[in-house]
Amino acid sequence: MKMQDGLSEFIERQLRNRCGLSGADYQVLAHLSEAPEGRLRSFELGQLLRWEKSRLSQHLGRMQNRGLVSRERCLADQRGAVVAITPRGSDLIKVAAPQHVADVRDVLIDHLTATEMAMLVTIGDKVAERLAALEHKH
Amino acid sequence: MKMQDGLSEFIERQLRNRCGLSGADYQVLAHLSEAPEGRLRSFELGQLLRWEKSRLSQHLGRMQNRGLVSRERCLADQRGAVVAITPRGSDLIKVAAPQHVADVRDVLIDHLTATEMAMLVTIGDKVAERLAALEHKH
DNA sequence: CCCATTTGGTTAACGTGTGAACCAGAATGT
DNA sequence: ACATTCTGGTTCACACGTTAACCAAATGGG
Repeated sequence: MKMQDGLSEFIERQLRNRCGLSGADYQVLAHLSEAPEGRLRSFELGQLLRWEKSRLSQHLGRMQNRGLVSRERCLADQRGAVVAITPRGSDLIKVAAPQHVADVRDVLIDHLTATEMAMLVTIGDKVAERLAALEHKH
Repeated sequence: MKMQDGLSEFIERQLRNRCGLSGADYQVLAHLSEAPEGRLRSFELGQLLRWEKSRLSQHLGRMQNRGLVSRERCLADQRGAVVAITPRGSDLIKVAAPQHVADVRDVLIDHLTATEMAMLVTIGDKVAERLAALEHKH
């Protein structure tokens, strides 16, 4: 627990100081920039991020105000919204991503042996599996 | 990252549903219940939790309103405050703690081999060390 | 002793996450 | 076709964390 608290605190601070992005912002931009044409239906993005829909809605509103994303009504489904990354958002994530990756290497990956890395993945998978089983049981 | 998100989400939900406690509440009560006479100076509690002082102040205010802790002025240092666990808080943590421990076992510890467990601790220590080094560099 | 600094703590403003209520548009069943 | 239900999204009220400003009591060097 302490390890993870420390890790995300560090990572988020770097992101914030260097690019003015929160971890949440980063994830949104990352998913959008990987999507075809940099656009996604709101609910698709929500599923990728595993976020509450109200959270997504509010966060996108703020990101829109900052000019990082834009929203249009969906043609095929009149109630739906399409979220698109803006040029500004696109530029930002292109700068942020490599630094972010470097940070993760620097603080975590580079200090672990191959065995430790592999073990960590195994553990993560096991836990994910267990959590999925519990969630499925409702 | 996903593992840890999933873990704390699960743990917090259990705590909340069964006892009406947040993870933060739990930690406060846990530290207080382990302190002599169930009382601590505010800043001591803050150091144990590694919390911002404003966060602590506000959280204690809410917990006080819910009758989980009480606050008195400190005799030795006139500006200081002493936080004490109330009988109600004490009862709650006594119920919550064993369930909490059981949850952690159920979702994490029981599914790992001894080797995996040991490795996880090693990794945690390495990361903590690295983070401390970075923080020290300011 | 006195002024400057430090320490312990609270408060205010803001950004953010959660759950519930709500609304419009789509899908479904009879 | 029409009423019901489901889905995609927004909005509201509230809990929470952070930063900065602030205050009072303690400390410490001259």
